[in-house]
Amino acid sequence: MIDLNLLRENPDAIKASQRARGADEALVDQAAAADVAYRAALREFEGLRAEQNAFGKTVATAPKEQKQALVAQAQEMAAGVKAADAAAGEAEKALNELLWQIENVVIEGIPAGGEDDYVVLKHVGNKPEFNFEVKDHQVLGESLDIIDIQRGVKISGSRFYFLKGWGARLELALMNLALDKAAAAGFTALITPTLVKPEIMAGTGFLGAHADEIYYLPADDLYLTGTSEVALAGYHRDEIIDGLGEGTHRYAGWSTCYRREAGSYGKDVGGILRVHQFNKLEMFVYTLPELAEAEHERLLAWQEAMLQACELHYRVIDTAAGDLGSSAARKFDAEAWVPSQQTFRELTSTSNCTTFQARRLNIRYRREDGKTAPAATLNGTLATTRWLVAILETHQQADGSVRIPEALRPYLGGQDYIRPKA
RNA sequence: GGAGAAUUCGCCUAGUGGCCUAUGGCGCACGCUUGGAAAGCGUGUUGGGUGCAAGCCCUCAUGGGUUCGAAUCCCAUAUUCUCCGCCA
Repeated sequence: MIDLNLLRENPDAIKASQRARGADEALVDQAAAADVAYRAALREFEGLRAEQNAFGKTVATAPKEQKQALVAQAQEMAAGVKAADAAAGEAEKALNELLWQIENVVIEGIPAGGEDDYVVLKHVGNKPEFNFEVKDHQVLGESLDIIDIQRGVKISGSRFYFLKGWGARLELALMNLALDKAAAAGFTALITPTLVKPEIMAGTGFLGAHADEIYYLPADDLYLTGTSEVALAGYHRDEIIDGLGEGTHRYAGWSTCYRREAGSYGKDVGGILRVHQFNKLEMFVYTLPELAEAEHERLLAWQEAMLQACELHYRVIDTAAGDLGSSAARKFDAEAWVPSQQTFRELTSTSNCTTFQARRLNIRYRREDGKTAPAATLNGTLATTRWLVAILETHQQADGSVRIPEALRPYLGGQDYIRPKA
């Protein structure tokens, strides 16, 4: 949720942000008007309530013979108060409905435009060269007997798979490497629930335009999360976080993630690039608003260290305003080179949600002056199942084997290559 | 799944329709006292909203209701605990 003070003092800044996103600019004026109407209705109610409270004391202390007349008078008053209360409630609801539709104010200077208007910040590493015909990860996965798509489809339908043998172990190795790196950087490990209540899903901003991406269990009124970000953001919901002034709170959440991939029919159909279920280690940070941008750079640096440990060629892009999620004020994606596709594919994403998400979830900290204020939240991927695609393809050898990056070997009993069965 | 009990300010707790504008303790903060500390004494200590301000309004798990007036009475929901049943 946007800052009400900003709406009152500088609505043009919010309009500019909505414009950059290609979102509805008119919402801003509508919300500002609803805010004025709400405050007027609230003052009306509070004035009447104050009168009623004062009168109630008169009734309570009045002598018996006067009481009946006073009660009759109070009855009339009560009706007026009730109506004013209802009107204020309606006005507040109308305001909130508008406020919740306005997306986070983007950070000044980020690229304008849509999905294709990102700015490439850097390329790292060298494009892998092959003196043989490269195989895609699906072919590699089958020939090495480490990814079983067919049986995944048999039991669960399209976009499901089994990781098998070294494939399963490689994913766990990747997650463990990421977790060790996160722990070394001061993150607290968390294994999170993947079923969450509607208010948590809504608070994190996932029930907006992309609600059809999410699995929902009507019998229990629970949502399956597409990222542990949801649980990690909900973790401190309705809390005033202790000690945030003394230090940023960093969590590394591991969970399985579920995505319906509605509307992506025919896109990335082969292999495990786009699947309904995968695992992810997610960084999630609670910090002071003024530290958020520096923390965002740090999250990106940790992601890059992980990509480099996996010996991948990648680029970093600064996502354009129109391609940001509603909660994000800025987003960096790191995309790894996928040899079979001769293109870069997203492996990590890190978003600075400033105070937007915290305001929706009522997550605050105590400032030096003793007042409470919404915290800033940020998130970023540290490892996912999708990384196997880039790792397998990048490190494939002429003989059909795959070289395991050095950093992962300690987690695989020292294994250096995954070789096809003889 | 069934029966019962509970939910009050960080923690414990008083409170059974109007002097509740919520009690007391612990903890915490500040001050006095002290050579320094402890003890003792004093003061403060839930959040939110609105208003230039004084102030006012809301907040006793949540949402409804009864009433002139609700922490208190009624209904629903959530959570926790105990017992029983079922399952692993």
